[in-house]
Amino acid sequence: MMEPNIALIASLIGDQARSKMLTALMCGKALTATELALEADITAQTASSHLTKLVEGELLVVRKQGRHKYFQLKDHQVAELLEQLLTLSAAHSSAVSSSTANLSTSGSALKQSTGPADPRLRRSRICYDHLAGELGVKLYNALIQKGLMEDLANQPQLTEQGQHFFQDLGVDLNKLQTKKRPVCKACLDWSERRSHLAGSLGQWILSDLIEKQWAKQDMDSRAIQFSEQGLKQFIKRYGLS
Amino acid sequence: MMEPNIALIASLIGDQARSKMLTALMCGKALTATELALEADITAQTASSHLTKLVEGELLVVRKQGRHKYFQLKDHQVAELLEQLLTLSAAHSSAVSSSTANLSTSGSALKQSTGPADPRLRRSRICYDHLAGELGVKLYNALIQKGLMEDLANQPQLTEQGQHFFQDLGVDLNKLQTKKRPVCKACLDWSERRSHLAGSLGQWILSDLIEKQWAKQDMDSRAIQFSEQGLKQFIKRYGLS
DNA sequence: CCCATGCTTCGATGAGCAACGAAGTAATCT
DNA sequence: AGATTACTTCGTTGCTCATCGAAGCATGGG
Repeated sequence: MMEPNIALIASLIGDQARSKMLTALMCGKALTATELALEADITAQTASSHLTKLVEGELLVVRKQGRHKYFQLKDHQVAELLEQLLTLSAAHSSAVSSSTANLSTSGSALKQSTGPADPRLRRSRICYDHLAGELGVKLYNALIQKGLMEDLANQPQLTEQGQHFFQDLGVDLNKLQTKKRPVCKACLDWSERRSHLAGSLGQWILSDLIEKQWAKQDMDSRAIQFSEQGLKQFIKRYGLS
Repeated sequence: MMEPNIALIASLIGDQARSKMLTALMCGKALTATELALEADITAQTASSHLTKLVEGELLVVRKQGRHKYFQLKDHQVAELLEQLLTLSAAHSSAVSSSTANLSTSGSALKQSTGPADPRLRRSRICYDHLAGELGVKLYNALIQKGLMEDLANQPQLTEQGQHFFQDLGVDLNKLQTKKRPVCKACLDWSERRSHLAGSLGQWILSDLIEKQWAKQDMDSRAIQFSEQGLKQFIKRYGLS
């Protein structure tokens, strides 16, 4: 066993079309080949070849269902890798923008980097299986504020109080703990540059939101749409400011 | 702000030559352009162009010193990204090996994937700033075995006993905690497929090893060479089996 | 059973880019 | 100062690979 070949996997991600597909799949849903082709702005043939490569590279798994082929990220590890890349890329592109904004006279560069985010995505979006964006960050802070969670150098942990809080909400913490992933995990938000809550608890909170119909997943983006009522309930429950 | 462009950074890593340089830099040291050219098996001209790209992409930082140019990974975030890639790649290449080993008649494929690792690297190597390989994994397990650390779903934490243990060794835990990174962190070992200890405590343990001259860093690889005496002391101190 | 839909295979095209030789700049040594 | 070492710039070459049109192969609906 030599040093593993990073370049192979990295080059799989390092293509515009493929990276668009992968980020689209960060919504956690399984998407069909044509949906992904649309997302990446390429024809079906091209998409097909890309997708086989991604499956061979074990970044995606595929399930056939009738005449449809559903693709999704292989596992958490892949999702986490993509998250890290998103964060690094966000940091970089904004750094570039600030240094080139003065020089560049073309409007396009400005629009891309310094323009406001797609407001819906920035507000609240899905990050593989948990809530990200402004609301995700606020949730994280509120949990700490209320003494339900402690952040020890980006390794969040539920306090005793927090454990009771979630148990009272009907969460089976033991069940969450048996999974291989941590219950609480800090995930760096690329738009906010601050932590939001990942981990199995982060997943539970999101799925609970959806189940209660306080919010629903946007059909064709990673945005999460809160209903007016749902947002109020959410804010009240977790004590967001 | 659009979705950040993952492809840009990923394609930087997704080149054989550049990825070799980056993994070489996982030793934590700053290396010169020529050293990196050697590592990647390319001429100085080619290396130069690659290195400027990596610096522009903010994966590396550079320091000029006389006629030398020292490159190193920009920060922990980059190192962690590479670690994740290493792990994924290792998992993948071994998966491929097991599926192709039967079919492939060429010896080279076998040698690459199922052959034993470079024994020195496999035994103990540096992973940016902490100890990895067999010994790294054994250290991790020993700490848990002795009740000095708990592993809650891959989020390790020092126990009360562990805090005393390290304080008695002269570690200033408060100082370690003030840094932005966690004190204890599980880092998946690509050769062993099990956790070894990263985080600021992992860093301390390694630097302590070097300082005490129980081991020294290999000059031209990521291997860590223990002296016979040093290994004994190390095993005794942390109670490895 | 035919047609629409979803996906794949094949072949051709073209662009991007890694690589190197050669020549240039800059710092260091003797 | 001249020689050596370290790195960069330039221009050329050649290969890889993304892309798409066209045609092929499944699946499902009417």
